[in-house]
Amino acid sequence: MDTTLSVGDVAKRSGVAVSTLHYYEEKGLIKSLRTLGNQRRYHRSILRRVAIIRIAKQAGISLRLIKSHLEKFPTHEVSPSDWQQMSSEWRAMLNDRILSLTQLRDKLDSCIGCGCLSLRDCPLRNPEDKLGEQGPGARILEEEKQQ
Amino acid sequence: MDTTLSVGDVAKRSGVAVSTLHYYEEKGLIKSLRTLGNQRRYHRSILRRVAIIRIAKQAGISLRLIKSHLEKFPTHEVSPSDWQQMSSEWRAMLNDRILSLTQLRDKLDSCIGCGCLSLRDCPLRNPEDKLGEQGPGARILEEEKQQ
DNA sequence: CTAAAACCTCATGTATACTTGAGGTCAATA
DNA sequence: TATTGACCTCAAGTATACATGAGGTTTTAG
Repeated sequence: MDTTLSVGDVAKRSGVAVSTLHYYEEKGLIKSLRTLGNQRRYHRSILRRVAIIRIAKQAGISLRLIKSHLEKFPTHEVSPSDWQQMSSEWRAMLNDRILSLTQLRDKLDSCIGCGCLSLRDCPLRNPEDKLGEQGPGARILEEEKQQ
Repeated sequence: MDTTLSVGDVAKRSGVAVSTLHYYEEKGLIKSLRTLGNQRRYHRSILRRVAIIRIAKQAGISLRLIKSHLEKFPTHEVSPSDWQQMSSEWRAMLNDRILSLTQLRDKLDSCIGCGCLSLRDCPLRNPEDKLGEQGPGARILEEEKQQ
């Protein structure tokens, strides 16, 4: 009886598919040892690592970004203090996402019924104001009215 | 001088690429009339429609869902009251997204340093409790400790 | 009227995050 | 030991949301 886990074990215990574990390994998010017969074997810490990946995904963080965060802990084993650091970084990202969605919702509230949706004037449009400098032709509703 | 708009016009005025307009048309989100020479011509109301699509996308709503919302207004022209109805529906969706992100963030807060991440016990894991019934083997940290 | 700019369709490419299947090997059990 | 289930690699498929390019046509400006 081994203390290591096979892919199947990890799949069952973590709730992700075997193919997903293969994929994560291919993308460099997890690593495995191999038996002489070339089968994957994992340390039990893989479960925590996979759990972290899933939580981050749920929060809308891309695998690329998750990978870069996990790479700060090259030991592959993420300690509680590492987890603390990561979760505080992700909390900041979550706050950003929450803030932008909240702002969008509030703009939606303030724009209800106004129907302007002007590239130049409407707070819902063109958040970067990139096109605001393009001169004339930005007012949508007014032009619709002109006809 | 025509009151209709070509794809190029719409692209410039709405800030999306011509290829995107083609794509939206292919997916049934927008429609066009054609000249005798088969070129697309749009009513000016297309600008509002495209604006709505972009705003919804920005809010994280998929094209499929946007399409289904827009299909309730088969006239292709979305009136301010239609817009009002849609924006209230989307506000509800935004509220849902905001709520789930906020809950995730709060769980993150409450879990900081605990490091449990147990499939069975941790509030961050397995939100559906799908695997919670799988019997033993759900406690990650405890098993890690056991070694 | 002619030439350039804009347009057309259709196929293919890009990125993300996986899943599925083929063809073959390894390992645990009866 | 034999067989079955689990595992391996590699290729291709799926879905979303577009961008790019080829090869050809239409529109517009001078």
